[in-house]
Amino acid sequence: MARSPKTAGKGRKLSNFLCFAIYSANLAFGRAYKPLLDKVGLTYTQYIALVALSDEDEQTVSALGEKLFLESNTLTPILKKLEQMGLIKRHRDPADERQVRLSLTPAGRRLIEQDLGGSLIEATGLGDDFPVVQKTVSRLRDNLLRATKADD
Amino acid sequence: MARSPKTAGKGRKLSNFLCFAIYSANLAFGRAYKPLLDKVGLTYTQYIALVALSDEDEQTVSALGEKLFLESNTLTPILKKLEQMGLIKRHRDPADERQVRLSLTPAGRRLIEQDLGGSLIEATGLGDDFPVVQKTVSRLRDNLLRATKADD
DNA sequence: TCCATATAAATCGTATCCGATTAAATCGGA
DNA sequence: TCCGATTTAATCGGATACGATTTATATGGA
Repeated sequence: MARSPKTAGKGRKLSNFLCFAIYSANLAFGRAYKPLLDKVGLTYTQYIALVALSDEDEQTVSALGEKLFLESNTLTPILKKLEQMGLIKRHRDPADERQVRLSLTPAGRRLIEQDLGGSLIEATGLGDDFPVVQKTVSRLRDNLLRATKADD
Repeated sequence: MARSPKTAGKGRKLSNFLCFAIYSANLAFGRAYKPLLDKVGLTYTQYIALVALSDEDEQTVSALGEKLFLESNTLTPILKKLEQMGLIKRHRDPADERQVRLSLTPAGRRLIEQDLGGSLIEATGLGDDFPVVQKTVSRLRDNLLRATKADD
């Protein structure tokens, strides 16, 4: 899969793999963000987590994980780092001590309101297609996750 | 950036970020491939590297890196693992001992000719749009890399 | 020829991802 | 009430990414 149906069977070229297009586009986004995020001392994943946290206060790790498609094994170290940087607060929910509640600090909110990636819209070169591509790729993701979850 | 131009300034929701759509679609592809690749003992990155190597024999690490948008720091450990698994051969070029030449072994070629991801085409749910999306995302990647390289 | 420069790959440290396991807290039926 | 099953985070180990450095080789001008 991840290759065009049209070329199935032969021409097993990387350029025909959708999975590789996504994989390499993800690397490209990481590199495009790097110089912008370096200025504020954030990594790409930390930045994405921070954006998700700006959605709503007092989210649990699980709830954040559902938004990001990640679990506590990945998130816990990142969240501890963000807390250590003074950008978020973590505390056990008194009503259920198993859960950890997450909230941005004022510093974290200020940082995220800077619209750090704004200058990259033009760099995508997508123009008016931007929202279409965004929706198509999101749909692709949801389809893949549904199919993966279906047969496991 | 990575957010739709239309929503810039407010509604800083993750769902409006193109970078997040790509990031999460990449995770989704990795998970969709996982059960298929587990059967043959490959990781996702190893699989992608193997496909790129099937293009052509006697590629150098740098040449492979250009195709994959990676460098020797990432590739060397992966290539050593693939060699250890008996799927590729690595040897210094006698004409220039700085370079390492890479080729698939018969076992490596047999493995890659199985069309391991074929069953995932349907899972993308893209239908006839598959090749269009593949091209659009590749173009997005190239635009981002060009823009990133431009101002560094 | 000699050596400073350049190039290719490898190495190292940090930060993700992720499967598997663990630890702590909660829940629910006997 | 009590204890086994469940749930939530955290921990651990293996495999990427990647900036920075190192090592080995090659090149070119004095």
